Amino acid sequence: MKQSQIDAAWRGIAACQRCGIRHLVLFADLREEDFDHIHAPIEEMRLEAGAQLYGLDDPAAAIFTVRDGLLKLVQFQPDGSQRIVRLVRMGGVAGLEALLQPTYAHMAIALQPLEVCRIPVATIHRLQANSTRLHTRLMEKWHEALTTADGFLTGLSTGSARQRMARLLLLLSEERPEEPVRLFTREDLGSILAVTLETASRTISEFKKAGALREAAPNRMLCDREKLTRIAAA
Amino acid sequence: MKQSQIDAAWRGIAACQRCGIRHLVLFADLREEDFDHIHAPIEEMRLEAGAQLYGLDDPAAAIFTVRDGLLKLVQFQPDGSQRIVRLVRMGGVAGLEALLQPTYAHMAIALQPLEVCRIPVATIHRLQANSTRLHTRLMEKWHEALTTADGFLTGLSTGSARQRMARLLLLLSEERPEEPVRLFTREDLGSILAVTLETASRTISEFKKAGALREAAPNRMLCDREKLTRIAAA
DNA sequence: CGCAGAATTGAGCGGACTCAAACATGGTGG
DNA sequence: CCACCATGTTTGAGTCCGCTCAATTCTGCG
Repeated sequence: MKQSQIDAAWRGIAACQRCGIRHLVLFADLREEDFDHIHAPIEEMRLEAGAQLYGLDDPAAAIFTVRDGLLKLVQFQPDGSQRIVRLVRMGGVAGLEALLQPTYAHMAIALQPLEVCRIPVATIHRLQANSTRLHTRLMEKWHEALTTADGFLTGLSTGSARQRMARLLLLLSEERPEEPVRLFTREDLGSILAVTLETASRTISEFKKAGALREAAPNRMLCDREKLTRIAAA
Repeated sequence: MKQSQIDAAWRGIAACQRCGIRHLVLFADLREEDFDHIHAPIEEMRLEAGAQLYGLDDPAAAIFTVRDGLLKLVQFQPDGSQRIVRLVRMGGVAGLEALLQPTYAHMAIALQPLEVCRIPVATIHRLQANSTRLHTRLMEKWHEALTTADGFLTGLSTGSARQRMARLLLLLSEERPEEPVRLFTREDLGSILAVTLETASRTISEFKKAGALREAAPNRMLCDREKLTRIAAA
């Protein structure tokens, strides 16, 4: 059992060094020698849409870098309803608070089929002692998270429901504007924009009629970023 | 001129070691030897209410720790209107992005008479090389900022205007519940809650009539946290 | 096929926005 | 000293957007 863990660790290290998106994530500028400090296993995990990565107040022993897919971070309101406070995409990191506190601050659930790397906190701590570069990377990730949060506040929580939805669609389509965006349930859309699921549904319908969206496949929307931009600004 | 700067530096260092709120801020667990690495001057600044600490896209050469007062961080929407994305209080830090990028990401304006310490980025970088403890502190500050941002999203951007205002007042009064809260302009209140200034004004009036607020002095409100909590939940 | 969950659409209501006017406050200059 | 203006606050009236409740329709799946 112990042996298999060590195997996993080594597989993890090897994977990191050959990782296709390494430039995006935490270990971007680690040196060869730094990798020697990785003892705990780094696992690659796959989750289906709807699966939970971790729960609110779960013991936090690892952070997660997203390799592919989309992850939502959810908080609960006093009345029990929930609000999506962040979306994490390829290159993003979830659960950074694990480095500072014993439990997670959100519930993390896959919105689309998800691939993540699970990095134990102990690994980060060990590397941190030796690598200021990792330190900088970590700060960058904190900064990214904060910028995203600010964007949610200014872009997705103000203005009319139509404006907010348009901005969200622009956000979701900005990476690959030509490809259709796979959107999630109307409830999740509403929970991001702080509107009801009915309003989310109506707004999507309206966009389709106006030609700002075209349904390439069920729930896969081609975005007319021109029109969406106009709506977002209006 | 150069001499006076060096003087300022030393005054800064001395002040840090004797600082009354040092346990709250970045240099909490620096060792004596670490202070030797502080060469650039650390200034203590005082701003009146309404004064600007820094502007959006200003060159960012320093971060600021708040000693007293209240600071707002503002972002602008496409249409020119502005949204307050964070409030920084005693012990909080503003402008952390200076460590990672050349310009500030917000406009920072004092909401109340403000005292801050201005810490040059170079100082942080110099200390960082030698102190993992500072590193940890920095992460804590990033984390604080992010937690605040999440709180704004879940608490202050959802629900009815009445609920949001109640939650904001609870937030502002939580440190010293017995003392009156000095609140700011209705426009700023609205810009925090994403409502119009008229709605903010009406809500405050309603709270006064309902006995949830009592005006001790002009614009100094005593909060009935019981009643506010009930309103926030309802 | 039939069912559960999601999405859509409708009707009606209410809260927040808009536009507007009256009022308070503090600073300026004659 | 007071008239005057700028700025912020309060309050009103009317409109509209988004919420609520509800009825269908759609979709995948056992």
